[in-house]
Amino acid sequence: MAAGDDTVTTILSIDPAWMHSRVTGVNSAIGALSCIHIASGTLGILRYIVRMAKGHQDEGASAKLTINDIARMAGVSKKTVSRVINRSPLLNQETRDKVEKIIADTGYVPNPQARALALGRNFLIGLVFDNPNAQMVLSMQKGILEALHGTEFELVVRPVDRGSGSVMEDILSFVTRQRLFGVIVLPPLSENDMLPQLLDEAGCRYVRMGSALLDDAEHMVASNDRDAAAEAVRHLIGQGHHRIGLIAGPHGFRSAKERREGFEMALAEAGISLPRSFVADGQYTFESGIAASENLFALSPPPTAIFACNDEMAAGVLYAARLRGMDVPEQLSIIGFDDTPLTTRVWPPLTTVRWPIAAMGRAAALKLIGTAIGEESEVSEPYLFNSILIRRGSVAPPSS
Amino acid sequence: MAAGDDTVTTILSIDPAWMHSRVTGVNSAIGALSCIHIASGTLGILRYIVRMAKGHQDEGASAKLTINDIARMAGVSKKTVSRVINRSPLLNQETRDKVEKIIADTGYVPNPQARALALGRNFLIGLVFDNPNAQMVLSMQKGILEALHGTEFELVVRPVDRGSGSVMEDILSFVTRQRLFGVIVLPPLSENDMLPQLLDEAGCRYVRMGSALLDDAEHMVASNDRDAAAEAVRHLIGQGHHRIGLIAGPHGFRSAKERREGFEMALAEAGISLPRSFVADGQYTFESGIAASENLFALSPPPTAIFACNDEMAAGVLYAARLRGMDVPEQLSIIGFDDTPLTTRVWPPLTTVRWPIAAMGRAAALKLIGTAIGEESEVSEPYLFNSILIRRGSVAPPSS
DNA sequence: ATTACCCTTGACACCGGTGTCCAGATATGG
DNA sequence: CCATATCTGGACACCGGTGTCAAGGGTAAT
Repeated sequence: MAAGDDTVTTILSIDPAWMHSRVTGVNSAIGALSCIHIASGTLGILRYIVRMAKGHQDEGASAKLTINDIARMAGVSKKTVSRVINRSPLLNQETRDKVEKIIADTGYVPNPQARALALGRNFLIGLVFDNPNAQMVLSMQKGILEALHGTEFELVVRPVDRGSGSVMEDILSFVTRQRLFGVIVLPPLSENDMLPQLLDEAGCRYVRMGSALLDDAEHMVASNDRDAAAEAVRHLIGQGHHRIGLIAGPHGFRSAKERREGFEMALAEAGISLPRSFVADGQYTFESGIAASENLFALSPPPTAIFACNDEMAAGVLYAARLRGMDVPEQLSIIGFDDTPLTTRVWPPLTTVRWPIAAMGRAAALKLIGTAIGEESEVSEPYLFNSILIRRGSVAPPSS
Repeated sequence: MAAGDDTVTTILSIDPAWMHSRVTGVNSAIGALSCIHIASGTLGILRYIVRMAKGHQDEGASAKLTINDIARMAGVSKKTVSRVINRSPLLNQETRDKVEKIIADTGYVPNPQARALALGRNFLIGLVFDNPNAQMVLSMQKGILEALHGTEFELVVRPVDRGSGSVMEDILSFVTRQRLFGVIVLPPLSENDMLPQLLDEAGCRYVRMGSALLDDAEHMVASNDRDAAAEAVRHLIGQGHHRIGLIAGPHGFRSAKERREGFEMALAEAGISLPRSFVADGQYTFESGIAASENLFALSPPPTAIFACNDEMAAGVLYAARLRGMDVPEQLSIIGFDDTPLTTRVWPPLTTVRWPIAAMGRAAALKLIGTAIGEESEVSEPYLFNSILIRRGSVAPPSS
């Protein structure tokens, strides 16, 4: 054996009964090890033996160490190893160190499935959404995954079909079947009032994302869409616009409601009346933005500025304006909402409202796992996030 | 009790020992049920009792039925229930029907964690990627989830940091820790040659996505980027262009290599020489597209058409052209690659190459789970997908 | 010195499924 | 009518962890 003899110092005892209780190479090898007093610097030999044992496996791999192996090697019971793993306070420091060393040396990792079964709960976090906005979903995912990185949690994504009548049943079965640790629900699904009760009953932690405070701080991470929209419209007013059109979002979306209310709020503040005809319905899609803006352009006099409730529709406005030969921002100012990458890919780049999607995703994840692990840090994650106006090139004072 | 007496016909026997072996309400209730002969039309009462039992739970919910409960109710052993669940052939049809009815009536669902532990394998599919292209990742996810819908599989997403030196270790630990059923790996990570061996050793099924056939049909789903790029360039040549610039993708991306080779192939076919200066390096980003096109515009004579290796860069070309006051497509034709939503949001809409991302994701997922469940349908999923040229408004004959 | 108590650790059952192996029932042949 | 082959279904161990409870050893108090 290549390893120097400083690695193994003393053979204390051998447990023959156990030696014969297993037949696979890996366990025998580790069994022998369990009787060896481990001196410092044994890391090499441990790794070596473990690797050799693995090599003997017929399956070719995944000959994972179990808690029993670690217990044998440390000369303690599996429960003690379990205590080390779970940072139980009632444990001698000396014992803890010894076991931790073995764990570190062998690279042992507890089997998540076994833990899940014993605990009745998984280390999986579900991301549930019915959102048509890919960009938003992905940013959210990114934020959540950032927060989960380095933890034992994994993210399971679960889109649901809002069309099917059994959305709630789907979610419920997902949550209970997989014994999820918790779920993060994205809008517009998250705006459903039945959700809290349903998830509570299922005994599932949850955090809802949204554009307004629909729930308490423990279960909600929200942006303040109303104020943000108002801020955007105030910017238009500040530039001198007073004929401002709105392209609203689809009915049933809370964000659409909030943004519209912010729009109306800002106009009311400035004492600007809003003719019904200045509000066009949109569906948060590029095409609906085009269609809606056609309606606004047809007015006489037409608006000098348009606030679209999301960027896709704002891009539609821009597209429609170009088709009509209107110069943006000279003849028409446009503001969008969301700050998607699209805003900088079009010409002129769109002034828009940025809400911190990824940061909110991160906060949601931390909120969820914080309720379990980091309870000590009482610095609760914020739950209301502010948006900011990003000024680009699509707003200018009215030409007249 | 509201239910009519047709629901319960005969009380056969009671097992008092068992009755006292459990204390929770749900189990007691079901215990009592186990002694009742179930007549047709008992669905209602079963649901009722189960619901009542659930209500008695202190936890408020998740008082799940276990295989033991079903076994009691059916008057068979748990192993028999297990056989029913797993469609074991060595089982009497009569017994099977009886158990299946109970399962259907109670809505029993086996605990995935317990199965995972016993089987040593999870019903989870991992999606591993290091891709900066959000749109692509999401489309892929969509396709995969479509294929997984209705199955017992769930999707676990796992982005890895290509920057960190331990990418392979990360993947390996992810795969072995979670005992994943299999993984789908997205480019450019999927192009790594070490991957197959690594995953094989880990005993993990895998399917790689890519832009060329890097692996056998069982482990690969690929698009044919080279031919698609050539086709796009042929379109430009067919329009009369012969001074065609290329904005290449980043080194190390197989797709960049394939697309470039397709570009060169088409030019060579047509006998068009390619000056080195007509090839500009890009990074697949909007900004790099702008920068690269500036280099091409500075040539004299400049190219009359540009093939950008993805849509982001093509949009950059368009942006740069506008800044220079060049008309597209009159003074410059542009073709992109990927057919992202961006292509229709800009003006003019970009001619581009569409590859069936979602369909490929679906195929990858089916390939993965097909190796286990649907082996009988020998109609293997296709593994090489063709792309098509989408003609929009950014290509026209050269002006001169 | 003896009892009381606390701290540390271990034995054992359990989570909810699956694999193995064998017993009992049924069908078939002599 | 009995012996043997075949089919069904059950008992039991096991997967790899965790919770419960009690035993063992050490120290402090009487």
